[in-house]
Amino acid sequence: MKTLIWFRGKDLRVSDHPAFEHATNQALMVFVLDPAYFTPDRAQTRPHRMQYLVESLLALEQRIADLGGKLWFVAGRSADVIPKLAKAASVDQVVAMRWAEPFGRKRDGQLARALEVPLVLLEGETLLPPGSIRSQADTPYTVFSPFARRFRSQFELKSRGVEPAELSRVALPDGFKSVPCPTLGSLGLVRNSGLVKGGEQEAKGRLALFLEQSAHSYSDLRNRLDFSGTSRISADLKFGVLSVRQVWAAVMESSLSEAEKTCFTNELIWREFNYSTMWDHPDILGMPFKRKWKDFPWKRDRDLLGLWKAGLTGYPVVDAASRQLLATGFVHNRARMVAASFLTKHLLLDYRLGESHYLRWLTDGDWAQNSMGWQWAAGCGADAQPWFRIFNPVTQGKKFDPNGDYVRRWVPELSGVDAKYIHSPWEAPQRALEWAGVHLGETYPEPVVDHRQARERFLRTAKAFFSDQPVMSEEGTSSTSFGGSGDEFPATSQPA
DNA sequence: TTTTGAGTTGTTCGA
DNA sequence: GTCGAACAACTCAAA
Repeated sequence: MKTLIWFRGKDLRVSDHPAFEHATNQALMVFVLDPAYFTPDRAQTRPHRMQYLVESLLALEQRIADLGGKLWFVAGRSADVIPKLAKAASVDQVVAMRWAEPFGRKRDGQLARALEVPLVLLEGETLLPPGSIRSQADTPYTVFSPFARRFRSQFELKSRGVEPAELSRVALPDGFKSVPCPTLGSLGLVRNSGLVKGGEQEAKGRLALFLEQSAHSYSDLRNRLDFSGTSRISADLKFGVLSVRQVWAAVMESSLSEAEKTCFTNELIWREFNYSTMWDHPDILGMPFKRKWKDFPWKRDRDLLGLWKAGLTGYPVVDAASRQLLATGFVHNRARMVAASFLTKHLLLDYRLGESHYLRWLTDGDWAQNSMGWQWAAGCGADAQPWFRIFNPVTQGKKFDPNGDYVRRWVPELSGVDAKYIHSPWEAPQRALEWAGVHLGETYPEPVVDHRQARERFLRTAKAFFSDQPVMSEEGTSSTSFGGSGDEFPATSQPA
C-alpha cells in the first residue's frame, strides 16, 4: 500500500504522529508551501507564528532525515498540489491529521472529492475526537465542569503512540519540483529571541523541565504573573510539535501529586472542550457562543483599541500584557484574562477586536482556544456565570504580581515605582512618582478610564441590553455584526 | 416535568 | 489586613 503522508502544520512531529501507525514505511512525505502564507509579505502579518513554524519545519525535516526518510517541500496550493501528486506518485491513499476548524473541514471535503484515492483523516489533535463527549441527553455540553467530569469518566489513555525506528526515502515523482524548507531569511524575518523556540526536541525539553520543576506547585504558581509557573507548551500543542496524548501520558507517569495532576490535566481538558465546542458550533469563530449576545452594543473605537494594543491604557497589568504579547508572542494566562476583561468590560470594545489582535500575535494562536478564551472573558462564551464578573486590574495586579515584577519587566517606565503603587500609579504621592522618574500623562499615561465608572457603565449597558430596553450609551452604540474575523481565517490549506 | 445543586479563574462592602 | 456576605437573581445538567 503506497501512501502519501501530508503534513500540514498542526502535526509537526514524528513521535506519536498518527500517520506512522497507519502508513507503511514506504510513504511519500510532503509539506505544501502555499504562497498565500509563505511569502515575506504574508509572513510579516504573523511573524511570531512564522518563526516558530519555520523552526519546527526545519527540525521536522532533520528528524525525518535522521531516520532515513525525506520530507519534501512543494510550493503551491494544496488543493492543486495534493491531487496531482497523489496521481503522479500512484499512491493508494493520502493520509493526514484531521483539522477541527470549519475551514479545515471544508478544505478536506473538497480535497476528498478531488482525489481519486481515499483521503484518510486521522485523529490525533485531541485526546478524544471532538464531538464525542455528550451529556445524558446526548447534547454537547455548554459549560466546562460537567464536560470535564464526563471526559474523565470516558477517557483512558490506551497507547502512547508509535515512534518510528526508521523511515525510508521515497522520491518525489517526475514533474514535481522540490523547494528548500523555508528559513527566516527567505521569509524576510529576523529571529526574535524572545519567542519560544520551535522543534520537537525543544518542546520535549520544555515539557520535561516543567514536570521536573514548577509542575510540583502548579496549582499555587500558575496564577502568578511574576513567576514561570506554567508549562509554556501552548505553541507546541497548537502546531502539534507535541502530541496532547504524550503530554497527558508524561503528566500521569510523573511524580506529581494527584492534586497537581488533576489541576494540570484540567487545562488539557479545557483544550478538548474548546475544540469540541467549535466542532459542534463551527460559527463560534465569528459569532458569540451565547446567541443572546449577538447584537450586544460593543463599541469599535479605533483610538481606544490602539491604546490597548500599544499598552498605553494607564493600567499597568493591562499594558504589560499588551507589550508582552508583541515582544514575545506569549501572554501569561491570567494576564490574558485581565487584558481581555479590560478590553470588553472597561472599554466596551467588541471582543472580536481583541481576539483577532491576539490571533495575529500569539505564537500559540489557535482559532478555537483563542476564540473561546476571549468569549469566556467577554461573558458570551461557554460559562455559566452571569455577565457581571468584571476584573479589577488593580486588585488582580496586587494579588498575582504582588511585588510588581511583571509590570516592571514589561512597563519599564514604571520600574522605579514602589510595589505599593505600581499597580495604581495615579494613587501614588507626587513625591514618590518624582522619585521614580514618572510623570503621569508624559512618561506613562493617566488611566484611560476610571475603573469604578467603567464597571458601572458595563453593568448598566448589559442590564439594559438583556432586559430588552433600548441601550443609550454615551458615545452612541454600534451594533456590530462582523462576518467573522475575515482575513484571519485562511480559506485554504496552510497554517497561519 | 420540575427541582436542585453547581458553576475555572470576581468585586465590593462592612464588620 | 481579613473575612463573609451581597452583588442580582443566571442557566445548565442531572436527578
